[in-house]
Amino acid sequence: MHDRRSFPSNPRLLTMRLDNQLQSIASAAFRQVCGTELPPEQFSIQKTRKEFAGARTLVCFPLARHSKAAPDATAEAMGKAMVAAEGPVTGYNVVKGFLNLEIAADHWSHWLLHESAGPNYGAAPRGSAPHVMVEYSSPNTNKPLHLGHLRNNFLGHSVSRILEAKGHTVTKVQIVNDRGIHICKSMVAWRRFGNGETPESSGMKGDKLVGKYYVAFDRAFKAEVSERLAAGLPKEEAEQDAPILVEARETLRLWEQGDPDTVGLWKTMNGWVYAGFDATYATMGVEFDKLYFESDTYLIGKDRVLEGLENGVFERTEDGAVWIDLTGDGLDRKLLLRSDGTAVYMTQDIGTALLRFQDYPDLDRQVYTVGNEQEYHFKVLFLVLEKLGFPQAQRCHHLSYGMVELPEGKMKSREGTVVDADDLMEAMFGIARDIALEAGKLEGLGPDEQREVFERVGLSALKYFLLKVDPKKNMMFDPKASIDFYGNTGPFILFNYVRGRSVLRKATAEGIPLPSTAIAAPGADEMELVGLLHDLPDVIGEAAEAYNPSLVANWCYDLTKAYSSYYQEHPILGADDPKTRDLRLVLTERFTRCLYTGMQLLGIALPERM
RNA sequence: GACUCUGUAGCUCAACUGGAUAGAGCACCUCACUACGGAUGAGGAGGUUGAGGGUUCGAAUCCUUCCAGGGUCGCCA
Repeated sequence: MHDRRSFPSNPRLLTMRLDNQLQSIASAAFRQVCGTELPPEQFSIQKTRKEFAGARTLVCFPLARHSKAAPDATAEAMGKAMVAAEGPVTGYNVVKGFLNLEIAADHWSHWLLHESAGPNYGAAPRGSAPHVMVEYSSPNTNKPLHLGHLRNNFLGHSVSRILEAKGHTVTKVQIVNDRGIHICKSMVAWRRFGNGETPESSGMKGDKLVGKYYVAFDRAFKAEVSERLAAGLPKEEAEQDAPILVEARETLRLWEQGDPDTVGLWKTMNGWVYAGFDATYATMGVEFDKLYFESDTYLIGKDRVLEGLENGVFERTEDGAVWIDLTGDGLDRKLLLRSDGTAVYMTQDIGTALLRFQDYPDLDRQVYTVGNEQEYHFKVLFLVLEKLGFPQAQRCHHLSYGMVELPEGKMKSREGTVVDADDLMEAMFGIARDIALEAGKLEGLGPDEQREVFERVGLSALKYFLLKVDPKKNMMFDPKASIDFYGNTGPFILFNYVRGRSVLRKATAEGIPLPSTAIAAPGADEMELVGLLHDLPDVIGEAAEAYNPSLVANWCYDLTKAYSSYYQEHPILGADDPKTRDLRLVLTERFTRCLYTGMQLLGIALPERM
């Protein structure tokens, strides 16, 4: 379903981009007009707004200071000089200090034919940028994945692909929270109430089964507490000494001692969970290169903290706890080891990070896809890593994202309003199926092919909905809107892709080859589409820089809207003359290809039919 | 309380990082087309960008003071 090897090297990227060319020309023109030397970066080039003639605009206000003339006069002189220079500028007009530049039509047709071609347009050569590790998902092993995990996984997975397109080698990982009292709770409940139930015997997914016993523990615990309260025990005692909780703590103690029975059950139940998660990840279309387990890393973290203690990075208080004082960096004191010597969350994360740098010595940085409620934690973590002597720590990044809210209120697991990931995806597939069957779209396809279409369409709706919003913002997940397949949605984009592909197939069937020379020059009607196609490399660059897939998502939508509108107004194969037809055919081909690239960066697979 | 993020059309989101008249979709109203795939396209209406002040040629964007909301401030993870 997903092609991981999509971005081999592309030497053509070395070609100078239009905006850079224009900056150079502007710099030379400015020297000529004013006798002042300004570096090309100082010239601000932007796309010209639709209501004005021209394709690119030079903002001349900042130049007025150096030219000692009014912005309009400066713009006028610059326009004249830039047209006179060798290059793509053929005309200009000045509006209130904005110099609108007209670009030669053959520049665009050349660009269309030769620079935008091929499956790798927009991507940097593989391995041309440093090795990055991206962590995402990182679930607890006692609860099935929910809506929040979907945003997390889609984000992390998409950012990985964007970084790959930017030339980075990317290693995708997750840290599995497989250790601690919460796991023991599920184990205790299963021993008490399970009667040997397994995923096979019950027909339940493993993660759901274990989750069921986690809930069962909680119910039994509450029952015991109210019984004990009724018997007259004080609240604290009723809770802390409830037999089932005592048993869970004892189980944790046995686990840490390596008791074979306890460890055996722990392995078995975790195995069920992993099998369940794997099924969910497969449905989601995400994958990982390597898994890290907290049960493997917390001891490493402990060792390194003790080492740091010897080196004076950390300090020990009288009760034996280990702290770091970050008040000098504007943060607080932070605990690293409890007074009884056991590890805390931070200790584990230090161990995990160091193990990763050890596993991959060429690692330039790590990206952590984790909710924004942990911003402080990661600020501290990166600072601690830096103080432990890891220069990469300065480049590590917390890809922080906001909560997914439901219309009825906040989505929090303890309030019981979680939306299960498997259920939600299955519901999306069902809706996609209903719509397609009602429209009679999939006649002639076998059941397996149909199922694949439903999955791609349904998943595109979900992924696109979650990825089009700026990650740092809290977002509203409206189930009703997400199942609406009109407007700014994944299915709308898919539909136009399929339509474009259909035109290309028809061209092939009619024996019309994809043109490689002599097409009509794009005119005003084509320029919006051409401009958007031209933007792709910049969009990828910005998205990589900001770790922000929403930039790619919105670009995909803009591109699709432009094509959809163009398609409506202009017959492709039925064009009046062959050169115009060829131009439209090339545009259609570039549209489908660039859209494929963009959607692939979002982790969204495109169908050929729908 | 301290720190931090957010606030844009009735709703959900944009705005090339300081640029021109703040743009899309949904919902609402009007219209077009035998339609290369109608899961369509075009248009209308809808805004004091939470409020005030400041910086400058120019502010949704930067500074500042308020207001509202989220998050964090555990020897939880």
